[in-house]
Amino acid sequence: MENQEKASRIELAASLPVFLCFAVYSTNLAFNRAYKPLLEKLGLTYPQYVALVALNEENDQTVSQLGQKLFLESNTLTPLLKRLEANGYVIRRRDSHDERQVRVSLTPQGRSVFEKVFCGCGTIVDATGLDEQSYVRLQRELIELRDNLLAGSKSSKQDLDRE
Amino acid sequence: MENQEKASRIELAASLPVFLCFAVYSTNLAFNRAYKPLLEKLGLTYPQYVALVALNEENDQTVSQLGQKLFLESNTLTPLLKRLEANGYVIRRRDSHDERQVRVSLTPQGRSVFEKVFCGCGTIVDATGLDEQSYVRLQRELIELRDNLLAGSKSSKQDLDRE
DNA sequence: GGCATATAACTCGTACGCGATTTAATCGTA
DNA sequence: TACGATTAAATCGCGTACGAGTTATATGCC
Repeated sequence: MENQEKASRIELAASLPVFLCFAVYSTNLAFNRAYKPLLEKLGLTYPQYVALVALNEENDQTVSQLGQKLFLESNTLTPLLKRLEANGYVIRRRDSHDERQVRVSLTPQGRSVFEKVFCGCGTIVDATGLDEQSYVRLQRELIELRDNLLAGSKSSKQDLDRE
Repeated sequence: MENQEKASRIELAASLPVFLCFAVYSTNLAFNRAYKPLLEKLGLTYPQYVALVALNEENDQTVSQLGQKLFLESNTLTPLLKRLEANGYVIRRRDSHDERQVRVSLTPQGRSVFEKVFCGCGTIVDATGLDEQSYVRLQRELIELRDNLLAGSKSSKQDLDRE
């Protein structure tokens, strides 16, 4: 009775379909494949598109700000943003008040390509087979799960840093 | 009334937290980070661990069989399996009846490392913050979503092949 | 048997993700 | 002001994903 807290609250069989993490992993692969036909016509990858979404929401963000929203760091974002710049979708320039920071802005072509993909999203949303209620609920549950996981890894990371 | 079917059933604002695909994408990043401390001690990556899970469930599978379970193809799996072999966790050998196929088996070390990670999973399962019921439900919903998405991309791919 | 077709795995090039390190700018404090 | 500490971005190396193409084996049909 007293060691109830010690063991994991959920018993798992050692089989793939039973892992929640594998369900998330494979659903992510599936979403990438669903988006691919829509994106590759425009020379975009899925993470690049996500960056455009974040920039459309708020323009002229620093790399760190973008990173916080996308859960990525500069080692991933810098090359990605350079590719978007090479394709004419964003502009990167040093902040004049703090030259350490780089500010990223959408170009008109960037905004237009974002809108094009956004309008084509309906097909994919429909392919989920979810009604609006399930869609929103699933999304909310995932965000909560993600934030729980990130809170867990962050605290264990701080433990390591402290050593 | 009549064109109700034409438009997507779900209206989205153009904001990141609203995309289900981004919820899945970022939750996948979070799961990877949660598993990392457990896996890197053993020199494993998350996809490598998933391959070990599949092999523990059924040993001596071909690359294609593994690929079907993991939703990956040989261009991804071959290098991954070679790394597992280099670390002594699996053995790869040509099928004597059909030399085109490569059969992959767990070594004793592979089985032992799988068990080690599996036993350490409890912490991560707990970090999800989900009770057993929500865990299982979320997982089932994701699998259904994944399979809907894959069915959608597969049919549109066949359309392309037919052209 | 011989040859076109199909199939399984592999190889290659590109783009993430990320740990580790580097470079450059700013801040804090004496 | 000077100088160590901090911070932001960039760079590097490795391991996935995956489209496209290659190689080797098996199959089907004459």
